[in-house]
Amino acid sequence: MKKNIHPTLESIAKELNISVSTVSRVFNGKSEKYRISKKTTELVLQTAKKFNYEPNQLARSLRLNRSYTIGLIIPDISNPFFARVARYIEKSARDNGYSVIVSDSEEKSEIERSSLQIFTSRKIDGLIISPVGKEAEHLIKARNKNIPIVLVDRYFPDLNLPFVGSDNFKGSFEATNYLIQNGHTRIAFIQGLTNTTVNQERVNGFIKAFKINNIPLDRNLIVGDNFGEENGYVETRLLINRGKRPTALFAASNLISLGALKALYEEKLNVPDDMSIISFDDQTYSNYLATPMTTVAQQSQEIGSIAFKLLMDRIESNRTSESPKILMPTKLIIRKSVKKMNNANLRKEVE
Amino acid sequence: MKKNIHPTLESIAKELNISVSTVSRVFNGKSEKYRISKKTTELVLQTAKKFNYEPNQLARSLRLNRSYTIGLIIPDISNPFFARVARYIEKSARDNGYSVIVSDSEEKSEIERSSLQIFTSRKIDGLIISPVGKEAEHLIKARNKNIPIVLVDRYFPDLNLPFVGSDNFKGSFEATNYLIQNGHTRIAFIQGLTNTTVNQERVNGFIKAFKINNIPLDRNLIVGDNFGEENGYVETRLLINRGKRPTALFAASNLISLGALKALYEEKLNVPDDMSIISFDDQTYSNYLATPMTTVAQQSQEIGSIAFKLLMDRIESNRTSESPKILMPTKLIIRKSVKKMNNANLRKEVE
DNA sequence: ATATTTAGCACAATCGTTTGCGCTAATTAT
DNA sequence: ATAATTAGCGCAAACGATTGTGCTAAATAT
Repeated sequence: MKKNIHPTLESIAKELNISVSTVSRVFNGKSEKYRISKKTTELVLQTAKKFNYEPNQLARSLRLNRSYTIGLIIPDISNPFFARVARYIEKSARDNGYSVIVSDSEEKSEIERSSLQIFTSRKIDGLIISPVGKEAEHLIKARNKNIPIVLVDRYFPDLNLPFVGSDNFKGSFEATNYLIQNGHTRIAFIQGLTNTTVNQERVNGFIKAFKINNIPLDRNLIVGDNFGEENGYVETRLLINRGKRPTALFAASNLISLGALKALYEEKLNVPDDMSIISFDDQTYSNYLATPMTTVAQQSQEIGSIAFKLLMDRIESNRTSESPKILMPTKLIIRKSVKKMNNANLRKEVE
Repeated sequence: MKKNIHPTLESIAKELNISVSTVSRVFNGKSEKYRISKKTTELVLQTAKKFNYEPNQLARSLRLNRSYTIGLIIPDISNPFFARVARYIEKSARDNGYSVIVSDSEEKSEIERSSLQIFTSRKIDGLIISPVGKEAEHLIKARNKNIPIVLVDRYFPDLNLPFVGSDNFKGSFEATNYLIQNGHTRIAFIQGLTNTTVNQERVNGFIKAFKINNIPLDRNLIVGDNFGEENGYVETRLLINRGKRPTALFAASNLISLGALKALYEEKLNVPDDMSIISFDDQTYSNYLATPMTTVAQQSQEIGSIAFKLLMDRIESNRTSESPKILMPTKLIIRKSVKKMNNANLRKEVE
């Protein structure tokens, strides 16, 4: 009866009076290679079905030094952008026979580090990560252990690792440019985590748009320090109660824009009449807000799928040489949250 | 040098000329029990650090028959409700030394089944699942393999498995009641996946409110068949173009309500003047919609943490006897999407 | 001085697979 | 009839850990 409790290669082998190696080979489709008779092969498969045999992946992984598991570390899975990215990473992984083990780093380096360590001791075949901070020691360590790594959304400029994310610079540039073309010159940028590349590039795109339009930029209008709602709220309240109030807000994330809206509503300021607003990350609800919001949409689904594909390439081909950096285009979705100012600064074609 | 490539118990043992058992016992804090000298213990720990030793969890799991991994299967991780639940499951798991391996079943039984099989062959210690359908054979199988299971959000009435979710019946009842007290009698209910308990209880709460208020219920106004946005959109369009148009909509999920809004906007119907709406699932944006939406909020965070706690209890105590069913209260968050009709049907206190 | 205890560790089996190599019996070649 | 193939499979090591039991040398008891 023991075999029914927990069928293994051995229980099948014993039942048929053959060796475990034979059974193993049958399951691995090596019947031909090892000249196992049609009859034996059939018998093995039958008893396997009868016993409801299920291979022990732990044992396989240990022996093969290959777990068919990848690690995924993201800063906040309840952020819809990451949730979508994660969803498509998982889907791609599943479709290719990999399982995904996740960790939400909560934007904390400490959690990121310890999760990575747990993952490596679990022998993941590869890692997809949207890193929190600037320090990448733990990633370098992992790479030295020959664990393929793919960065998603955020990257390290000085680390040669494959990456996929949005073209944040261009997306931000276009959005800012759109504001400027609508006559805005005092624009506040509420940024996210300052030491992420995502944020830096969004800031750079913002600045570039000012430069190219020859508009003086007030650096004091670049405020904030994380991607959360609270940050959007606090910074907007501060901006509102400032001497020279900006005419437009550029929120570096969907959560920031929600916080901003909260502040604006509390102050009874109308969008876009009293304040224009534009935000990174398009969401389903963006179109149904009090004022449908103009947003910069990211291709989160594609980012997820590509991230996995990049990783799988590295896992299966072992080539650690080239490290593609893939920038997905963003799309400016124009709705009604930006007011056209009468002094519209008309520099038609930029680029 | 081999030991530097990949430190194991053996490499440490060889370095110190002691046996692997001793090394193992040191790491497991059994130095005292096995009377390993302070000196040896220290040496082991030192060389471990020197070699950067990291235990191989696969090997441990295989040997111990315990993987410290749990499986999580949910129908759609990009749905913010599930994303939050998942987030807190993962957090609790991490805090307790467990890793989480996830699968997004895409509301498909087939995926759910195969993911579960993969998980069991990976020897998960337990499973948290929000099941898709009505068939639970695969879950029964897993349970028979002694894998602890906890259901979240959705459950099987005839299966004695621990469960945690919202009190959907009451939440729905209260919301419907609120509509009725505001004078609505022709209320459409746009439901989600019909064979989920979540949906059934929301429908039941809806019906109950009509009964208790002695209002005839038009069963044709219970429409729809899944929790997605598209469903909300399609059904709303149909409802609008119906003979006797309802005065209010009750959406069984946040996504449904977004689809409904889309349809209403397209038809230039104003909320709440032309159509009242109330929705399950409160979201950050709910308050910033064109008309701030009245919603039924769920305690997704608590649901996640409790789900894990329930699971861990079962894993670590092995008692399979009691199967708590935990219903978390919902909260009706009243905003502006429900119009007070003049014929307000006043039956003050309903219980 | 011998017997007994104790400190301090080692042996070897075990978890479930995979796989290089080798072995036997049957078949074919010569 | 003997040699050479070939069909068909088995042995045993290996992956990296854990653990019950046993073993030796030193310390203590008598």
